[in-house]
Amino acid sequence: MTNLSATKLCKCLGDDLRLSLVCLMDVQREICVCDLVDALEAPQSTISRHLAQLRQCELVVARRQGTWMHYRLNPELPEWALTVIETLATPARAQLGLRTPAPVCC
Amino acid sequence: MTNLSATKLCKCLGDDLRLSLVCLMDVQREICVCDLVDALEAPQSTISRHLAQLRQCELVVARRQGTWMHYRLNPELPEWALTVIETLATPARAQLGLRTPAPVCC
DNA sequence: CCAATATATCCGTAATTCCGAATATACGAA
DNA sequence: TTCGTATATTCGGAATTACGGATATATTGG
Repeated sequence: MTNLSATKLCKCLGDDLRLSLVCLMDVQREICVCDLVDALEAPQSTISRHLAQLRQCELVVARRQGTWMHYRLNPELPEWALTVIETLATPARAQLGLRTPAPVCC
Repeated sequence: MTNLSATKLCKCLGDDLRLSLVCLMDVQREICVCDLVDALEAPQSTISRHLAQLRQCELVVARRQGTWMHYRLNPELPEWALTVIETLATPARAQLGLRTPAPVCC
């Protein structure tokens, strides 16, 4: 569906912050930027930059709702990409110490 | 078993050459460096450098047989890592144009 | 229009990664 | 030992990526 390659997917997931973002979107179907900033305790510009990269690789899509942007995994992701993400999610959550955050905003 | 993290695995696989190396080891249970150099048409030092990186991340292990070094996927790889590799192998082989090479040497 | 909030982008710099020729090392055969 | 082959490592430079403060943009409410 997308023109995502195996290498590109791995490049995207090969960074703690981006992998964390993807993991959070994998649990919560949709999540907004402020919650991501809150959960990952990184500067907003850093989060936003990584989100842009994920968007550019078509790994995630965004939906605007008023001032907020809601991100979720691209529903058109090829099977294999989804499988990779779901396979990584569990070990990654443990390794990255991801707390599944209660949605704060929105 | 190994202390491989999800991020590290993705970093390793997030490069055309390294992903190719891993794919070749996934088909052929064991493969020697000269065959890898031959199959990927890259300078020997480049191949060797990437192999060292894969070894350092404990993704692959090497066995010496005389002058030759035989590489294979680390048999102690955690389940999830193997699943990721096998999931990526098919799309990656197509995308990277990997011909499954007949063993030339050894 | 103005202020406030949420998010995106810019930009200079720091850090990391990649490359491949040259060189070093390891081993078997003679 | 010495040579030849296979592989590993070194090294300097090029290319890519990451960072985060500052700034721009978008949207809502007043």
